[in-house]
Amino acid sequence: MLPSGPHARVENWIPNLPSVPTLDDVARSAGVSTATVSRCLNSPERVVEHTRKRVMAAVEQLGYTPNFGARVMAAKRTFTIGAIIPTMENAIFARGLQAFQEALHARGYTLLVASSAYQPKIEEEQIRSLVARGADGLLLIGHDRDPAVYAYLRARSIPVLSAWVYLPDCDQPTVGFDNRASMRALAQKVIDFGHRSIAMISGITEGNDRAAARLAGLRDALGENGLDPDAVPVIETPYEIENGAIAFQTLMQRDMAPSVVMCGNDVLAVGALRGARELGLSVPQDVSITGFDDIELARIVEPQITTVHVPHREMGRRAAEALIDIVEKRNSGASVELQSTVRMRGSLRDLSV
Amino acid sequence: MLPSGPHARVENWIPNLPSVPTLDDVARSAGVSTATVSRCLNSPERVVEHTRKRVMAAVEQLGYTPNFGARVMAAKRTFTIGAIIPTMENAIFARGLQAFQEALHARGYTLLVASSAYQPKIEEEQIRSLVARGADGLLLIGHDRDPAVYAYLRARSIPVLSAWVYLPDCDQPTVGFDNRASMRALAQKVIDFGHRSIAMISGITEGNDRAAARLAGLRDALGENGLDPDAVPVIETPYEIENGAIAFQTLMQRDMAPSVVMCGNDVLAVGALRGARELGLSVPQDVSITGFDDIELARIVEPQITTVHVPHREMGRRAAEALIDIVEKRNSGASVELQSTVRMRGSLRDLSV
DNA sequence: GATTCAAATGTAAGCGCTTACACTGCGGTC
DNA sequence: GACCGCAGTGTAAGCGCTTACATTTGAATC
Repeated sequence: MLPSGPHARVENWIPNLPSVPTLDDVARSAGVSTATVSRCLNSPERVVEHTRKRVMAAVEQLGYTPNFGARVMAAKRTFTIGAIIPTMENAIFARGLQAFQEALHARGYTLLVASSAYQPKIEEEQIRSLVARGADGLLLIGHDRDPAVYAYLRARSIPVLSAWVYLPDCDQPTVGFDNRASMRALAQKVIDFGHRSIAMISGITEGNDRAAARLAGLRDALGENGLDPDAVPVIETPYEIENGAIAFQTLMQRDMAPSVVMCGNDVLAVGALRGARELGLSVPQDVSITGFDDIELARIVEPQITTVHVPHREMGRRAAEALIDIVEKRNSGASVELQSTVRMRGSLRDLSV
Repeated sequence: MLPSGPHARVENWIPNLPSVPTLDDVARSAGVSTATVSRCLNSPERVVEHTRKRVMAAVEQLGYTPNFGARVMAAKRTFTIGAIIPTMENAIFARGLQAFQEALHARGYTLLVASSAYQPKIEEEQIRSLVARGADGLLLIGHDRDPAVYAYLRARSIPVLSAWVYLPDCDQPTVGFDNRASMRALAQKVIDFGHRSIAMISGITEGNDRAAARLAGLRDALGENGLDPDAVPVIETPYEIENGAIAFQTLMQRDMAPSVVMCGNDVLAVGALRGARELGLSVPQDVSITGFDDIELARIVEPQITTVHVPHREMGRRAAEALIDIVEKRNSGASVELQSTVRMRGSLRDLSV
């Protein structure tokens, strides 16, 4: 090699050669050709045991690790999947991404991560960046984005999967749940409990189809129960606890204070709860609050929050599997629907009893 | 597929040519050599304007994007940084990683993520995987690991940065805070408040120098105040809310129930709080609880938790900057110490009044 | 013992890019 | 007018790997 290996001292003579072992070094050391070494690594069954053992020993002894760039060039595959999420700071994405990464790893893939801070412009830039890096496939959150993005990806034959939404009729595969139906189901419970004066604190719906679907789900339920879908007071605000508190107080100080404030996610709901506490209102006696997502927070506050449970970990895992299946051409990508379930807890009062 | 995407029909004509333009195509189209095109892209000032414009037009017109793998091979740089964290599910890592990624992106780097689930074996495997993928540098959490790992990295000249710890005497750069001193400071407050019967719920210390340092910090404070450092009851348990609750109950049911239970992090503290509630004990009247990290959870529970505030976001950002500086050889990597601060809140009772 | 044909292994051609080095041509200089 | 230096450009050698194809090996068959 310039002898390499764990005990190589070469760099003492030639300062600029840290002498990382290459396939060639392994081949020489094991007394075989590079092709055989490559086969040992990529399709071991094609090499007879006796040789394979010798090669593996050399690999071990030299501390050889294949060079990624070279491998990519020769094989046209990176075994890398890119994911772009709004932010890791929201527990639902952190959890989903964690599961996604674990599943990827189990299948021999590595995760490239970027975040968009909920901004379409940044997201597009990140998509290009991950594609340029050779991501074999891409995980995106939601599906509502500029068609040009999908065209770009299609032109480069990069499979994309949208998660956190379930859109059976969409031409891209999705892995998620029906945000709209989930919120409708929760709202139905709320209405069943006798609530008629309902307000909502929603996430920003522009460019966020999940938030928009949840709001739509509430309106669906209202309409189905003879209530006016357009009369519901809605405040849109970014997903931050503090914003939930502020929005809650704004809603409660209107002429007709609602009997329940439904929130676009648990973070906002926890904020609303804090807002209620600050106003001296007790939950659920004076006002009810609901959330969405069922993150840990929802069960930690007092009272615990009635919310919609979403299997985030499973979503991450299934997304990884579905995406790899497409990348490896095992199928063309059917969407996967996961079930969400309403979790009744203390923050919602039953007015009908 | 080959070409995927619903509208790709190309494979009907020329099965193996999805025809992604290469440097060569651009060169031919612009009537220059590949070297000139490459220079236009990498060091434009070395090409005369007239030529450059022609080349850029060709790039634009063909929709050329450089091939990452090839570039890596030839240039030996990936502009990719790898990070291996225990898990994204802990808010402190999610937050730090988010900031890390943002800072990386601002400098033109992309983040490769892997997680170890607190298991050294998995971590080592992930390190190899990220190195193989050509990460220009690596972010690791804590510094306590097999020397062979550092030898491996050194042999490959991969810069490593340890975060979440501050070790000025270490031969690797670190960006973090002094876990031991931080816990000592908190324990001192606890002792100042008149507590003498102290117990601790610690994270698993094996292979986790942060957890070990926190425990050591408590012992330091005890020793300095004439209390027996070895008499303190300690339960080690993984960082999960449920475990905190269980450990808390175990501690309280001993002969000498402590007046305060100090926890290795806020997650355990929240669990302890729940454990107290289940036992019918009120905090801080019957027993005090402290945490560590100051995650959102700590301010959401009732009472709010006395804890040590750690600037996770800043840590992520500074780590990114320091690591890139090393990668780009702007310096050889001085450690950065961040300040943690004790946050006094309702969960700790002052017995001295 | 000669022949056959898998199985095992080797040979070598790229993959698309960067960059050291070679070349070209032009405006000074002597 | 021969020579120099230099900016601008071209030539071509790899980078480390995978893989199509060529070659060797050896067990099985006749």
